[in-house]
Amino acid sequence: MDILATLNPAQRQAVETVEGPLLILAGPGSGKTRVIAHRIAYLIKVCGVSPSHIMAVTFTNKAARAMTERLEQLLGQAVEALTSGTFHAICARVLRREGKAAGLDSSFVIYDDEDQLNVIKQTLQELNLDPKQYAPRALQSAISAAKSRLISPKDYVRGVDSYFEEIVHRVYQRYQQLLSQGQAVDFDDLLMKAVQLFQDHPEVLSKYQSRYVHVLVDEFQDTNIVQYSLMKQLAGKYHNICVVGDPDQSIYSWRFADLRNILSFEKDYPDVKVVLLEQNYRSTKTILETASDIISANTRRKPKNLWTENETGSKVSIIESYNEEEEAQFVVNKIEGLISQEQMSLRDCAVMYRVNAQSRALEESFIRYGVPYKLVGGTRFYQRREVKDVIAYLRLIHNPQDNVSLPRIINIPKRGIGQTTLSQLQTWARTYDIPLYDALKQAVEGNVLSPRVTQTLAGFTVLVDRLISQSHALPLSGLLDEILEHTGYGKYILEGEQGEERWENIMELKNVAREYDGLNPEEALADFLEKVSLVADVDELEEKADAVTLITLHQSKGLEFPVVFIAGLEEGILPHRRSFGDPGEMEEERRLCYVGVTRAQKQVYLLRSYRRNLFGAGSANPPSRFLQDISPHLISTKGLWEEKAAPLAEVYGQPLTYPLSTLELKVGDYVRHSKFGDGIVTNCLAGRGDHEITVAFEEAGVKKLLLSLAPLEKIERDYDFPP
DNA sequence: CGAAAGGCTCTTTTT
DNA sequence: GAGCCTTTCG
Repeated sequence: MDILATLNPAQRQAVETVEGPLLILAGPGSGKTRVIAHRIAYLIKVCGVSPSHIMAVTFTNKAARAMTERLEQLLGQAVEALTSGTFHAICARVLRREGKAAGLDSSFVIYDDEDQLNVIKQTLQELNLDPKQYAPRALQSAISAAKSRLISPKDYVRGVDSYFEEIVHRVYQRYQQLLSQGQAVDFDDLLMKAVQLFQDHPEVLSKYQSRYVHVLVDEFQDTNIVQYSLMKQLAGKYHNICVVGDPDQSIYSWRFADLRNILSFEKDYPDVKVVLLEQNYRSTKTILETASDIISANTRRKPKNLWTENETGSKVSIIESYNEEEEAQFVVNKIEGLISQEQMSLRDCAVMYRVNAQSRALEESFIRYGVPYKLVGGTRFYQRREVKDVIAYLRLIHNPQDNVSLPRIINIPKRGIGQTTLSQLQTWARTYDIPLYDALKQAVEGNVLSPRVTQTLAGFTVLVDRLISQSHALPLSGLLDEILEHTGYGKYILEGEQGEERWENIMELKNVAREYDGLNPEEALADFLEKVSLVADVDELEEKADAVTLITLHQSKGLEFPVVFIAGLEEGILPHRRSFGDPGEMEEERRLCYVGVTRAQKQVYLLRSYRRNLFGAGSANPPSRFLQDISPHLISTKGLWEEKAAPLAEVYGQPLTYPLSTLELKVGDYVRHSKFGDGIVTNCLAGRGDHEITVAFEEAGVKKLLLSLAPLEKIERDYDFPP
């Protein structure tokens, strides 16, 4: 098969330019993945480059897999020697192999978000700082920001410019000590330590530089400064560096992705060639135009000229609903219609939203109507309490110095080791600057605690030590069984709330573990722990199952669906209210919307709800400003904008009305509520089919009520409230 | 030590 | 609403 035959001229240029730095600016649906796969195939087949000399970095493991599959299809054979994966996965591999040079044991564990937060809380405690005053989250973010810019605790102190930064410095310093003492790294460390390793050990770097003759980086717009440095280091010898990205799809600046990397790239490699991929193969003309309308309102961007030979297609629907339930109901009804009337299948449809909390109403509706769906994200599998507990046991066995895993499970199930004892042990550990587990053992041996506590602790160490020795002999799934049985954890879960569901999750984890049973036990455990640390939700997304996909806009990047629903196009949701004060963030919200729309091949439904309950509190949000930027000729539904909403029957295709109370109320009227007593109406908010009224009750205070639901009657009073 | 209750805050996105 | 934390009581 001719690798170049099916490519358009721009794509072909991107594939054939194999020497020197190359920047590919690829619009959505422009065949980016295809170009990458073809480029690698071209390198291997036409240029005779060995796959082992190529590194391809992707944003998710799933993208890496997709790319490899495509490549193998093209070549008609497996390509095992190719290095591919996320920056994090690749760095983890490098550090396992070379970490010794940087003082990192090869059995290091990788801490996730929650683990990090635990370490920070512990640090605050040690430093006598009040977590209310210094939010652990904020500190975590500050530390991550520093690491993303390659700033070590030592470097950080030089830039300290405020009291908060002073605190950050102190926390950062101790945090890092605790991590290295426990032979642990966090996500940012994976990248930063790799860069430092290469910096400090030129001989190691040179080995990798010689190996990787060609380096490719996908989703370049979402790389941060560390990743950029790493990429530059690796490509330092041959300069055959190809980066692919789309500034308009940059949606991870909150994770310190830095769009300036694109500018730096052009500056650092003056001989760079730039290829624009502007022909879209994914979407209809209407969808592409809609997307362009939305993104064009961003001022800090380079205009692009996206075009497509695809058909015009149907118009984009803007659907207004009364509340999120109605919104969800519309989605489900519509999908049922698409399936019965337009030969769509469930897997063709995706519902996207800004925040995970929005999935709830949607899920309820899907369940009620019995429509299969798959939820990406939410409470993620590897974040579930029971899964993390079991992993914590495994981590502790693998690395008893793990200062986060030990406190996590030391008293789960309950074995009489409470907060008091734990604190004592932690103080001990800090005093002698030793890992917690060592402190525990010393405390037992030295007999410094009460006999009862000592005995309990001794029992625990025997348990752990036995598991450790078993871990050298048993296959991984067998080790897992041992843990469940001998720690009592299995029983504890089964007898607890939602026991069966939680047990199922553990069995699911065991299924994953079983895949490692063939390896030697040490390696199996290490590989398994690494795998569970570095999986993303999208990685697990099953394409085969016929079900509707529920997914956040962020996670939808890189995917495509014939039909896309975007829920919650309201001020405060999309754009999110946190972006209101910052034009830069607002532009990112817009890009997020753009990413969502450009996922669609055939049809787009933009949903907007008049009322929305999110996080317990209800609110009435105006329609999203992004809707305003879409040219009227692209939209099918008219009039929504001018408050005279389309009647429900029209939206649903079937009559559906809200019970409109016959009670006529206006501001100043007195009412009696069966529970709250008497009060006065202070505000009326008219909705479609219902009214939200605000009542100041004499006793119960100010309440917001829905007229249709509230047990209210109008009363006559000729006097004012008592003073 | 542990269970239960109450209060509090925080609600974005995730490798 | 939920999850986290603190307080209280047995």
